[in-house]
Amino acid sequence: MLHDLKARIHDNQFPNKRLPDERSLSEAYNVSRSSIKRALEVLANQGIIFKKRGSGTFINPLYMKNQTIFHYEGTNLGITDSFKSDGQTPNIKLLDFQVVPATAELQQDLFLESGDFVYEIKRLRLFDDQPFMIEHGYIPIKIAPELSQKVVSGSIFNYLEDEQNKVVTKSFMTMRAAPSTSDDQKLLGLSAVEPIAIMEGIFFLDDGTPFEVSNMRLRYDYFNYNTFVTLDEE
Amino acid sequence: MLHDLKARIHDNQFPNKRLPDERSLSEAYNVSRSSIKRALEVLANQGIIFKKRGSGTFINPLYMKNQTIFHYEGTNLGITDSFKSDGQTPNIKLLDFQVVPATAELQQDLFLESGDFVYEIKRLRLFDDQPFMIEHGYIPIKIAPELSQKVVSGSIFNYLEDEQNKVVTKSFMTMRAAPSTSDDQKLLGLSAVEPIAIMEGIFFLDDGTPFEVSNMRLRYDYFNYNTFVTLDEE
DNA sequence: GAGTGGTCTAGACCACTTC
DNA sequence: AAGTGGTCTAGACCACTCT
Repeated sequence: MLHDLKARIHDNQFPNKRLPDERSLSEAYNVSRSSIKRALEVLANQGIIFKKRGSGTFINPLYMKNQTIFHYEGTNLGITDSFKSDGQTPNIKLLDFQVVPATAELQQDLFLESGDFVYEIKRLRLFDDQPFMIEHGYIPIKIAPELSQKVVSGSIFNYLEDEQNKVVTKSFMTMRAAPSTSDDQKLLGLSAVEPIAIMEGIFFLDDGTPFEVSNMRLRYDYFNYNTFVTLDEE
Repeated sequence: MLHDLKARIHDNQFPNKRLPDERSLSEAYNVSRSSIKRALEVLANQGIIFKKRGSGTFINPLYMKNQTIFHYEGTNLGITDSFKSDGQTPNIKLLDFQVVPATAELQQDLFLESGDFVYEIKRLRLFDDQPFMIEHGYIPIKIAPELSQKVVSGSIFNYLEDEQNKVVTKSFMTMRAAPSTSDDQKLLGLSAVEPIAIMEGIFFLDDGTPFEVSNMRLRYDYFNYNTFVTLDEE
């Protein structure tokens, strides 16, 4: 039903830029009004529609006008997939891969107990031969007990989804900018005045289990984060 | 009730990092379970808690950790309010304020027609005497026809909300990092190797009308964007 | 099996706009 | 006053986790 609504919006089946009222939709789709509200809520969060109490529900004209710019992104989870590759091939160079005991900090972030171990994975990501990101991550052994060097040299998220039926759907990330260290400069081919962007945080599985703590240092010219923010709660 | 829950979380009243189950909360607060769910949903979207079906609701350990002194919260729009000042006073220094014809690009971004005019506003934001952000914005005259130099030296969003009954609730933003220009260095007091973070995008009124195109250049050490991303809605 | 969150229903009443 | 979205209730049933 959500999907149908979205399709109809794209199909321009609401030339008034206005949706039927919730009660009608509820009847038309044979679901409760609450269910309709949930669906509309999703569309509103994606910036596709907006609701005006007392007036109705309208299609965001800008969404239709300029789809490339005004669509919800901010959903950058699978890194390999979320960077535009522009014809270039994404590569991964494994820098370090070992099993280490979880530090106190990791224990807290990943919900581990003392004595638990984690994979420490350090990788360099490239497009063709151009490195653009240093990735430093920790994954609990008990969540992914079968990580091999081969897996870790590819997309870990894809492996999990395809082979382990585990889906990463949430992340808590914090982003900032920083001058590059000499290490960054060497690995990413930057000059001293060229900075990096840092994204760090935790990835969660579908069920809320924290799955990976990750620190990503990116060439500033390969980093661009788009987000559609709605401020209404609280 | 939402507020109370949030306060209790901040107060560390759940040392287990675990909240009571929804049915108990529902009883404790004397509201329906649906209402509790709505409240928890808000907290979950803010990344404060996460829920594990079948297990319970837990507090995000990272949330408590990332309370840096100055940071821009991903879920806030009014800039003045969204920087934590830690006792310091946020100030605004007006650098430039004039009316200019809208360029072709502005016409597109702000939904204007050729011949329309916009305010061009350039401001420096400071905490006490420490500048941390250069703000360069454009606002259509026809949306806010009464902007004065006085208004523009304070919080424009607050003015709109308090005096004009217009609320800015949405924004489409893109973020990146860049080396600082000599201009940046002069205005923000940076050295040559210190970078800036750039946030640029469009603010919308709550009816979807684009209200401002803004470009913000921040000292890298005053920028920190937290975001909780959920990838499931289709 | 008991406990917990997820989804959904059917309906009441409130708040805002003017369809 | 009529229409429309917002909030809330009380409860049913499902899906998953824990032991």
